[in-house]
Amino acid sequence: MTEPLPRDIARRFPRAMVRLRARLRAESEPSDMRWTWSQISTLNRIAEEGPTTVSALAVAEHVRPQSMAETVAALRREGLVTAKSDPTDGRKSLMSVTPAGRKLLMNIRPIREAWLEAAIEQHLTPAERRTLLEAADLMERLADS
Amino acid sequence: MTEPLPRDIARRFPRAMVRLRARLRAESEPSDMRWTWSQISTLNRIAEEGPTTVSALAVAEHVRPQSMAETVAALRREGLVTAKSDPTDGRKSLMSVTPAGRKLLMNIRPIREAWLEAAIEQHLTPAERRTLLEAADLMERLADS
DNA sequence: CGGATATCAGACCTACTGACATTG
DNA sequence: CCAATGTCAGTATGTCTGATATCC
Repeated sequence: MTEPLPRDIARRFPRAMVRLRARLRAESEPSDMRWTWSQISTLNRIAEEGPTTVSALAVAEHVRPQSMAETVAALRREGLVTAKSDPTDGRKSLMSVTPAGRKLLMNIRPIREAWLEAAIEQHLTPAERRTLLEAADLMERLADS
Repeated sequence: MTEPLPRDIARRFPRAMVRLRARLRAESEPSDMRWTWSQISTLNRIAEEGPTTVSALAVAEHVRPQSMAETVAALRREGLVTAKSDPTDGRKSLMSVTPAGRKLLMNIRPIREAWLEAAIEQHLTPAERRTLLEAADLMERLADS
């Protein structure tokens, strides 16, 4: 195989994301909408990085603080995340995952993820599955580069 | 390498998409917003599949006809797509790409794509680039499965 | 006072659902 | 009359920008 040009990848990859994302949305049902991917990604981030602030989360997830505040507010309303004041800095409010939040991260499998899992099971070879998993790593690396 | 479980991929891949998508959005500027990815993906689809209807596009892109109608309306407002009545079926309105639309598809490279291209260039090895390009194919295959 | 953090208010984008007119 | 196509209206979500209060 010849070496693919970064330009070609940059053109085709977003299109693939648009289409897979649309299909995932189409396969979801209103009940799945209880947790959005932004929420799950953020919950994962809080779980990984320990008590942290909305501002730090906003930087990590590449959104504005106001946007992240809304995502975190939803997680708090659902009891997945708790906040406590930073004793050393009165401006900061430190977010932590609650036991309910950890349990959710362990058990979550909404319908659209189940659909994706089934699609992978049915349509991809083991080699192709490895490719997809490696690509997930590369995507996160690019996102944080 | 052991065989990755579809379930693990189904968990991690959406998270990678959320994060890369957010970074791409963060790297875009208002001027890029002239064309959304949904519009470009749809324009590509019309170019590939020749004159076609809004309903058929909606099925292909996995969105509701009303949503696709709005996307196509934007493309028509910008002169990238033209509509003509189907002479054999008065209900149908057939969409085609205009010369301006084809020119755009040839030349488009908004800032966020340029950012992605540069990030791939700087941070990924040739083997990793191949992985990403293969993943794009797999993602489209899953989307249409 | 300047910088960082958080929050409130308003806007927009893109998807959705529901209702309806037109055509086959 | 029913199915398919397209359009209009209203809603929800997640993002944005701008303005403001609080704390270091």
